[in-house]
Amino acid sequence: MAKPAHRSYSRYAREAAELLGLMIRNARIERNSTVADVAERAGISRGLVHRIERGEMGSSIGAAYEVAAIVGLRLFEAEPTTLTRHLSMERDKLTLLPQSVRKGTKKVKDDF
Amino acid sequence: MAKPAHRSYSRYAREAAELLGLMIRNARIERNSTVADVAERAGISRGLVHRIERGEMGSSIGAAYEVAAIVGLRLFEAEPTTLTRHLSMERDKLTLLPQSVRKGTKKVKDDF
DNA sequence: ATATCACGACCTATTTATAGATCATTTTAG
DNA sequence: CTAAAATGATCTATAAATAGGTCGTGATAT
Repeated sequence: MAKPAHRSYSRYAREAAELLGLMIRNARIERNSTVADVAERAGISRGLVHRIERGEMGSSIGAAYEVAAIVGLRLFEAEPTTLTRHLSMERDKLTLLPQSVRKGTKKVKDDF
Repeated sequence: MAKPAHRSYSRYAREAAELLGLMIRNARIERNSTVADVAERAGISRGLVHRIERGEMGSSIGAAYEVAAIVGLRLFEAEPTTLTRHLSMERDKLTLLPQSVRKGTKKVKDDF
């Protein structure tokens, strides 16, 4: 049987996953593709595509984003900025930040 | 041993996952939180947070989005539109679309 | 209206991810 | 420079996701 494990998620996380699933489904239908089509092209099972579209939290990032790509959904590209550009921006940003965070007595810059 | 399985992903999917990871890491560091902190608050292991930040395709959507929420990263909210609003928009959109897609002889509206 | 087909729900075996520990490495704070 | 601490990597047992079938239901096209 195995324990249900019963993980808990915040509302925001759940809604974000649901939204992703809905966007995928909408994009797929607009493209006139069947679930089976997308599954085959993504190299995953029909059931998994279905669960992704339902926004189930257990599905893997890889599968979900692959499906998104296949149905032409462009995450992170609501703006003229492309995904690749976003990537380098974030990479650059990271080099400017400390590479590890000190937990101890840190004066948070909350003084304003 | 089990077969390596060796799944393949499109470049877009890989970059999207990597971007999400980078954004999470940047947000976490800006918030001055440690990986262990975030892991505990998300109810997941330190290693999983690390893999999510590295953009590994195997991590679950639920874990990734939960971590994103915890570090204050707001997906789908680059604009004044909130996540919840997006959700209802997509839900509405879905009701206007056919509920199943016919594979057969379909004239795609590619005529332009 | 009806035949066809996509969808959605199950189920089980198998593959895979995850937790949790340990250890090495790197980085920060002092 | 040094000490303390966070990160990152690796390992094993366990839990969970996935594949891949089946089947019922519902929608669609004719």
